[in-house]
Order: sequence, then structure tokens, then C-alpha cells
Amino acid sequence: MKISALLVPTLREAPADAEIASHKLMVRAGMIRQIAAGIYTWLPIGLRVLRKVEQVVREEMERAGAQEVLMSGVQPAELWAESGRWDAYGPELLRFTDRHDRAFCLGPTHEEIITELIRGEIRSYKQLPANFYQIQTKFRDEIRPRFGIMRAREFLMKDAYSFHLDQASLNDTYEDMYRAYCRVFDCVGLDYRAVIADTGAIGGSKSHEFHVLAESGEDHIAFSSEGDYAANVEMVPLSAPQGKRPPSQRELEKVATPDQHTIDEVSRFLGVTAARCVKTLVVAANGGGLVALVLRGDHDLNTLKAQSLDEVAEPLRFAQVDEIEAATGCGPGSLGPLGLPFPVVADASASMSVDFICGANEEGVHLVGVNWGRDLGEPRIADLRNARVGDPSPDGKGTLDIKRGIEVGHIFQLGTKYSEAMKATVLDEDGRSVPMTMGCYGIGVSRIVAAAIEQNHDEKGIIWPDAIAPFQCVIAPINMHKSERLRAAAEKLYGELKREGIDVLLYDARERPGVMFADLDLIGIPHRLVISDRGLDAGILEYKSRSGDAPEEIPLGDAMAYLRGISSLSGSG
RNA sequence: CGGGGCAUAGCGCAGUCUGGUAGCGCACCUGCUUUGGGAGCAGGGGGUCGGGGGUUCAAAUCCCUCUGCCCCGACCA
Repeated sequence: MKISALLVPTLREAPADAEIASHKLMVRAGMIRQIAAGIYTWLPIGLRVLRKVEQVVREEMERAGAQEVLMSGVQPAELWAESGRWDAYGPELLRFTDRHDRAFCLGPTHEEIITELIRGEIRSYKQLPANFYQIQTKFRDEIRPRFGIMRAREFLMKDAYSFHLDQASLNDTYEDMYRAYCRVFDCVGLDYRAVIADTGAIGGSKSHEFHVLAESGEDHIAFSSEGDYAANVEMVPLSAPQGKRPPSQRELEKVATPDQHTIDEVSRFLGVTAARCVKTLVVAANGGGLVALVLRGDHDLNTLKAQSLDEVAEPLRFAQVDEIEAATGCGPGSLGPLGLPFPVVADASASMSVDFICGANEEGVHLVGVNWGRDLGEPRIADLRNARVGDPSPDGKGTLDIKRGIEVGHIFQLGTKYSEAMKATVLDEDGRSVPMTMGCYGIGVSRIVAAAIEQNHDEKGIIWPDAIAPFQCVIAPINMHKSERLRAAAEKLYGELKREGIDVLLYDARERPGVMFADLDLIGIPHRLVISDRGLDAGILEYKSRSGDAPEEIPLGDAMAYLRGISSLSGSG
């Protein structure tokens, strides 16, 4: 491809609203332009990268035995009603009606559609297992789209759905897909981790997320310092602290804490650490009423753990201020676990607290020197908090470290959630009708593009991994418009590389060398061949890798052999 | 959904407080010079100042309203 034939509107400055590196660089490199919040147009350079990612994903899906289909983006409400998700999915599902007043949505995921297809077409266990995938635009009406393509409302996703007679078969495919995902992320050159995950709105049982490690990530991943354990922080189970609670040393005492409400305020006011305080969170109880959840002041509530308790309504809902006032006579900032008119559940760590500080259920007053079993009953104990750095690892090996990650893939074992709801059954060997067991597997194709930039850039621009670069190689002639001889040599080289199957760009724009180099560094093409009159006189080209090695001179005729010698390029084309 | 900010040429911004009919840098067009890391000079094109309404002789500027975009929060308890 010649750059003169492509729209590559590079910018010297990034739009003011771009926050993270990948967003700024994608706009500056002329890959994307915004159309509305979380909605983008992909320009030629951006689309080439997107297609490269698709290609890697497609190869690995085919290798894993999945077959490609393409399902509708517009989906009828009836199917979502059948699975129960028309009501359950919430406002992220963009709904609308057609001219006949029939209800539809834009697909955020395709379990309903694939299940509708398969229940109609697969009747026998002999046709199983079967695995179908597509690469398609999804729409999720995010509360807050941000970071460019990273959290967009419209985005490109690979989703696959597998169907099985039994759990053992699902396990096999799940393992196959797990390995296929590892190959995809290895191939696109990302530093990633597979972690244990929650199943969220998709449902099901076993689940892993694949995270690209990056500071700009929105998820938190916990790692064992010594073992292989890795999980989304929200999924880390915490065992109760060992040993007996130390004896109390203080008497219960009331202290005035005027206008002190938050843990921060109270601990600062009293000159103690947040860990000495407990916080009392009030949430809706299962079946009506309220429940108090008690945590240490320096710990954060884990929503997933809390809503899995029998006492707590699911999904978790925090009590409104007026509900709290009606039940306790004080505001939320003055609550404590003593004498509450509803049940109390304490986090295991908070249950070990001695001589702690909490609200007195009275405005402007806190209690100090509070002790379980003496000043109030022994609490019902549960695991309620998020893991923190230094907590013991659940595998018993070392402690936890926490890093930020960008979720680029997620695989689930769905079981029979959709097949039962939508009556997707097959006949088994005994002629009995049984619901198919299902798995589903997603990769954020467009998000991989942004994640790859987050991991691979410098102050000049993007540094593409070879597998997903818009072009593998660029020929950069110095002032070609001034020299017919140079033009001829550049065109000849371009033709040769193309014939050899190299994905090559010829920079034939009439720009000064400085502009050309700046543009190419910004766009991030991994391999650069500079050709010049000076070089022609000496019979050489200059090769430079975008990743920063010093330029090397190579004999004019050896370009192809030289490129072949670069391991990342071998086997391409 | 709550709070905050912003909206002036393709991009980045000034001008708004104190009303007087729109400007800077980059980009773009023409010419000349220049040419191995974002050139120089000269000339030029492009803006109903987000939309609507109001005040005023006069509104980018003051008032009302709507919309869009961005950020923070949604764990005060």
C-alpha cells in the first residue's frame, strides 16, 4: 500500500478530552475519530490493525475447532424474555421498537440468538459437541464510556458458544478454549494473565478472565507472591484470621465527635488509624427490611460476597438515608453495630477487632473501647471484604500482590442456564430429552488494539507488535519527489517486498524527512527501511526497528534477505 | 443516576470578569527559497463563537433554557 492512497490524518496534538496513552495515540495516528460518546469510526490505519487482530483470533478459533457464523445485531425482545434477561439485564441493554411497535434490542451478547439457532438445528447428542463463533459489533449502553475505544459503547467482539451433552465434554472444550486464548494473546504480543473471575450478568459457574497488565486498567488482579494463584480481586476468598481475639483493655466510653461522619474524619479527629474503627454499612435484606454489614475502617466491602449471603438481597442495594433514619433515628455517618433494630453481620477481620471505635447511633457521638461479646453480642461472621495487598493467598502460598489489568478475554461455563430457559434440548443415547450444557467465550477485539498500545508505546508514538501492526514494514525514501532515480529504486524495492508477501507501506507523500519520520514513529510500523540518494550512491539501505535499536546499514540488494532474518517476520506472508 | 467542568476554524487555545461586530499557533491553499528528525518568507481560504429564547442602540461576552462532550463519584455509614 502507498500512503498517498490512504487517509492517514495524523495530528501533532491530541484532543483535549483524551486521557490515556492509547486513546491519544489512536486519535493522533489517525486510527479513529469519535462520532458520539463511546462510538467511533475506524479509519484505514486503525481498521488494518483491527483486521490483524481479527485474523489472529480467527486462526486460533479455527484451530480450536470452532466454526464461524454471523448473528444479527438487532435482536427481538421475545428471545430475551424467554431467557429472562429482558427484565434482568438493565439499562445497558439498548432497547427500541420498530414501526410495528415490536420491541427489539441491540445485542450486547448473543446467548439468546445462538441458543435459538441451535435448539432448532441440533437434535441429537451425535451432533455434539459443537462450537460456534463470530466476530461482530456489540452494543452496550455503558453508564460512562471512556478512554476511547477501551470502554466504548459500540465495540468489536469475538464471541463463541459451545454446546455439549454433559459437563465432561464442556470441560474439554473449556480447556481447549483456555489454551486457544493463551495462544491469541501470546501471538498478539501482550503481557497478560488468566485469572479466576466472576460470571456477572452472563451467568454460569466456572469462569476465567484474561487481563492485560497495564497501569490504566480498570480491574484489580490479585496474585500470589509464591504460587500460581491469580484472581480478580472481587473473587478472592479470605479465610478468617487465625488465633483468638486478644483481651479487651478499655472500658466502653462515649465521646463527642461533632460533625465527624466518615471513617477518615473520625479517625483523624480521634487521632487513631482507620483500622481501629469499624464501619457499619446498611443494605437491603433478603425478603425486606435491612441488614447491617460491619467491616474494619480500612477495609472495603466486596459487593459480590455480600449479596451472596442469605441475609442480603441480591442484587445488593444500599439503604437510602431516609430508610436508615427511620430505622435508627440517626444518619448513616453515625451508625454502629450496638443496639440496631435489624440483624448485624460482621466481616471476619472486623470480628477480631478489640477496643474498637464505632458510631453510637446518635448524631455527633462515637463509642470507643467497644468489644464484641461484652458490649454487644458475638457477631454472625462472614467473609465480606475485598482482598488487600499483603493478605494471605488463598492457595496458602505467600501473600497477595495486586496489579491493574485490562480485561481482554473472558470464558465461562454456562451449564444449562440458557438451554433450560429456552428449551434447547437433544436426545441422549437412551432417547431422553436433555438440555444441552453450554460454554461461552469472549474476546474484546477492539479493546485488544487499545490494550496493545497501552503496553507498547513511547513518547514518540505507538510501537506495534509485529502480528497486529497496520503494516509490517515501511519504505521511507528521503525527498523522493526530487529524484527520479530514488523514486525508481523505492518503487522497485516496494514491488520486490510485496511479491515476497511482506505487508509493506511505501511512504510516498511529498513530505520533508522530519515530518515523515515523526509520522512513522507515531503510527508505529515495526520495521523501517530508509532509502536515499546518498544511500544509492553507497549501495546501501538503512534498516531500523521501531522498538529502538540503532539503525543498521545493509547492502541495497539484501533487503529481503535481511527482513527474512528478523525472526518476528519469518513465516509471514 | 449525583456532582463538577467545558463547548470560539480540522487540532490545540486566547478573547467572556469589564458588551462595541473575532484572534493566535499548528494544519490547509498559492508562490519563492529550503531539504536526513515536525523549515523560512510572502500572500491567501476557512468560524451563523453548540442550539433556542431574552436584555440592549449593540451580545462570543449579561440572563434563561435546551443539547452535546469530558472528568469525578456512585462505599458518608
